[in-house]
Amino acid sequence: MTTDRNFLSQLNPSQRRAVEHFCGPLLVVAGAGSGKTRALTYRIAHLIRHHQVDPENILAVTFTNKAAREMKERIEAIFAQDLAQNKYGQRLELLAEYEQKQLRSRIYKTITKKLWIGTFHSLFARILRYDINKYQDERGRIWTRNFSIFDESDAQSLVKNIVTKQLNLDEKKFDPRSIRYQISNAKNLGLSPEQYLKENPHYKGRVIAEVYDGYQAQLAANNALDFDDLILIPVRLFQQNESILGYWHSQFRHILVDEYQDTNRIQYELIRLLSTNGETRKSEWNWQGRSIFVVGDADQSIYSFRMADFTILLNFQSDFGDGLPDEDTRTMIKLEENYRSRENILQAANSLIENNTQRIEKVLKPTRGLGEQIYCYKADNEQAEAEFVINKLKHLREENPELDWGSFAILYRTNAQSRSFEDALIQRSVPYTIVGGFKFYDRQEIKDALAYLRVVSNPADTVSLLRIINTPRRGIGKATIELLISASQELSVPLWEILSDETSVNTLAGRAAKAINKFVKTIQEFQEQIETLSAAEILHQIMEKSGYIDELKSKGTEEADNRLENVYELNNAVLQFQQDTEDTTLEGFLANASLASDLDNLEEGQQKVSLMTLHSAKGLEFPVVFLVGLEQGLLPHGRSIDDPLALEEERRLCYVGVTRAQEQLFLTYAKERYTWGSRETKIPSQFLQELPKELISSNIKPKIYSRRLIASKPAGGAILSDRDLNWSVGDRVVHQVYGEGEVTHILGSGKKATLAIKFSDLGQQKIIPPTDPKLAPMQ
DNA sequence: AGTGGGTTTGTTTTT
DNA sequence: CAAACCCACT
Repeated sequence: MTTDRNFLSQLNPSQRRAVEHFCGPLLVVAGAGSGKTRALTYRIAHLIRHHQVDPENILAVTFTNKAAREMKERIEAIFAQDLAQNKYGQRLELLAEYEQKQLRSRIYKTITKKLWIGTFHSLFARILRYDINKYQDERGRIWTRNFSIFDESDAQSLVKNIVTKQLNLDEKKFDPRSIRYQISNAKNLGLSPEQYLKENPHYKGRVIAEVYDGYQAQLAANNALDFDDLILIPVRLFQQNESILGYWHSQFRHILVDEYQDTNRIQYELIRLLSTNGETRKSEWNWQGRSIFVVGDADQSIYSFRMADFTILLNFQSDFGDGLPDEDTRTMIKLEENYRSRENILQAANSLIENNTQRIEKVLKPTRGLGEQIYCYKADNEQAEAEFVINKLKHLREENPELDWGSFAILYRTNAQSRSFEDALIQRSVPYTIVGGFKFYDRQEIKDALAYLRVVSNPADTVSLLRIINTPRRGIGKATIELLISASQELSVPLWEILSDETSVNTLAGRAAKAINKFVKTIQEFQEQIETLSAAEILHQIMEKSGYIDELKSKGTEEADNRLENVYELNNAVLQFQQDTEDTTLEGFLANASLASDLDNLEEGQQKVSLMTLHSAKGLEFPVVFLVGLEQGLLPHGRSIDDPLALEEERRLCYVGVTRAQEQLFLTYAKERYTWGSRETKIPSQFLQELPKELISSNIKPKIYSRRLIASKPAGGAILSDRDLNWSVGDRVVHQVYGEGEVTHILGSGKKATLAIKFSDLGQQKIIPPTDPKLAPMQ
C-alpha cells in the first residue's frame, strides 16, 4: 500500500482535483472549513512525491508564521510516514523514539528545510538578505544585507520626528499617525514619493509626499526597512533587474498562495512577476513544469484596512487563466463541503453572508448533522456578559468530558474587549491565553535587548543605538547626545561613525567621553565576533557586559525581577530558534524576531481558553465559540457603520467568527458598557437580525415594543395608522442600524413626511422615513 | 538628569 | 478610564 493512495483517498473529488493539479494556473475557491489547508499541504507533498519536484522549487505563501510552521510539520509527517513504511515496513508511531527522530531529521534535511514556506514578509526578507545590495531606490539610496526591520512604533516615531522636527509642521494639523498610514498605503500600492505626489498633487498630498521622502531617507540612513518595504523593494528590484528576477523566477517553479483574498496590490505584483518572469503577453507564458496555485474565499476577506483587495482573487482567472467562464476552463475549483461545523452554525453563516452584495455566490454545504441550537445571550453590561461566558464554559466542560479548556474560544472585535473576560477568568481561576494585544516583543526590556543586538548587527541603526546608549544609565545625557547627533548630521554619517571615532568623542563629549568610549568598546567587541559567536551567546554576554542585567538585579523591585525573567525568556527563545532552524546567526534571529507575531505562540493542546480578535481567529477552529460584543458600534464597528463597503467587511468578520465554531456557538451582547469612561447604552448588532430566528434560542424575553410596530404589523406596512406619522421634534428614538437619536426636524407632511434624526452614536444626522421598520420610539 | 505629577488623548482590525 | 505625553521641579 502506498501512502499516496492513502491520502488521495481521504479527499473528496474537488479536493482531489486540486491536489492533483500539476502545471498552469489554478484558483481554489475554498469556503470556511472546506479543507483548504489540507488541499494545500497534500498538493505540496504530491508535487514532490508524484512529480519529483525539488522542494527548493516550491514557494508557498501563508498568512501567518504559525500556518507556515504547521504546514511544514504536516508535510514532514507525511514523508516521515513514507520513509517508515519503506525502511521498516511499519507506521512511524510504532517505531522506537530514536528511530522516529532519525527519520524526521532526515526528512527535515532533504525536504522541509528546502521548502520556501512562510509569510510574504518572512520569505521576502530572506530573499532580500541575498539581493538587497543590488538595489537602489529612485534617489540612489542603498541598503546592505544586515538591514534592520523597523516595527510600527519605530516607523511611527520616525514619521513624527520628520513632521515636527524636520518640516516644523503643526502636529495637530498633520497627524503623524495618519500620515504614516498614508505612507503605508502608498507603499502597498507600489507608489514612490514622486508617484504619490503625481496622484495627489493637492497641498496635503504634497506634504505627505515630502514626509514620505524624508521617511525613506531616514530608513536608508539607518540601513532599515519597514514591513511594507519587505514586499515593495523586491518588486522594484525585480522590475529594474531582469537577471535577478530571472533567477528567482526559475527558482520558484511552483508558487502557492494561501488566503489569496487578503493579498494586496503589491503582493499580487510580486507573485505576478515571479510566476510570469515579468512577461505581460500571455501567449509567451510557458507553464511547462510551472504552476500558480492560489486558495482563498472572498467571504473571508477582512484586511482591506491593510490594502488587501479581494477583487484580485475575483480576477485570478482573467489574470492568469484563459479568462473563460468556470465551466469552460480548468482554472477554478470550488470547495463547498464544510467538514468543520454543525449544520445550524452553517445555516446561520450562510444566511448572514447572503446580505452582502460584493461576493461570488457560494454556499457552505453541511456534512456533520444539525447540532445544538445557537444561543444568544443578552447581558446587562460587560461584566454580566463575561460572567455568562465563564459560567457557561465551566458548565459545558463539566458536562462534556471530551472538552478541555483549549476547546473554547472567546472572540471579539477589538482588543480592548478582552479586559472584562480576563478579570472574570482570573477570578474563577480558569486558565487562558490572550492572542494579540501587548506582545512579548513589545515589552520594554525585550526591545532594549533586541536594540543591543541590532546595533551589533547593524551599527547604522541609529534608532536602536539611541535606545540603548544610556540604558542602563551610564551618564550620557541628553545634551551630549544632541551634540553628537548634530555632528553626525553635519558630516552626514551615521551616529555610530562619530561615536566609534575616539578623537571626535573626546573633543565633543567632554565629561561623558569616557562612558561613551567604554560603551562603544563593548559593542565593538561583539561586532568582531559576529561570525564566530551564536546569537544566543551574543545576547547572553552583551546583556551581562552592558550592565543591563546588573541594573535590573540591583533594583530588586518586583517589576525589575519580572523584566529579568523576560530577558532570560528571550534567551530561551533564541536557543529555541537556533534549534528549530539550525540558524545560529544574529541576522537570522533578528529577522525572525521582528516578524514574529503573537499568534505564533498559540500552541494547540495547551488546555487554555483562547481569547482573541476576530482577525486573529482567521484560519482557526474551536469546538465551542463565544462571539461576544454583538452590538451596533462594536460589531459592526462604529467607524464602518455608515460606509456600505466597510459594513460588508464587518459582516464578513462576523461570518469568520461564526464559522470558527465546530460544535456550538454562543452569541452575546451587552445592553450597557463602559466606553471612554462613561456608561453607554448599546443596541444589538444588526447582524443578529440577519440570522434565522428558528436557529437561535435566547434569554431575551419577547416584549411589547412600540406603538408603531403594533399598529403597522397587521397592515403589512401598506396602510399607515395615524400614529405612524405622529412624531414630533424632540422625540427620542432608537434605530436598529444607527442607534439612539433625537428627531430634529420633520420634513414634509402626511404620507410623504421624512424625519431628520440626529444619532448620538453616529454624531451625525440621517434622513429616515417615519415608516422605517427599524425605527422605534425610545421607551 | 531623572522622576513625578498633571494634563491630554484616544479604540478598530495586523504582517 | 486608561495610557501616553508633557512640563516642571528636585
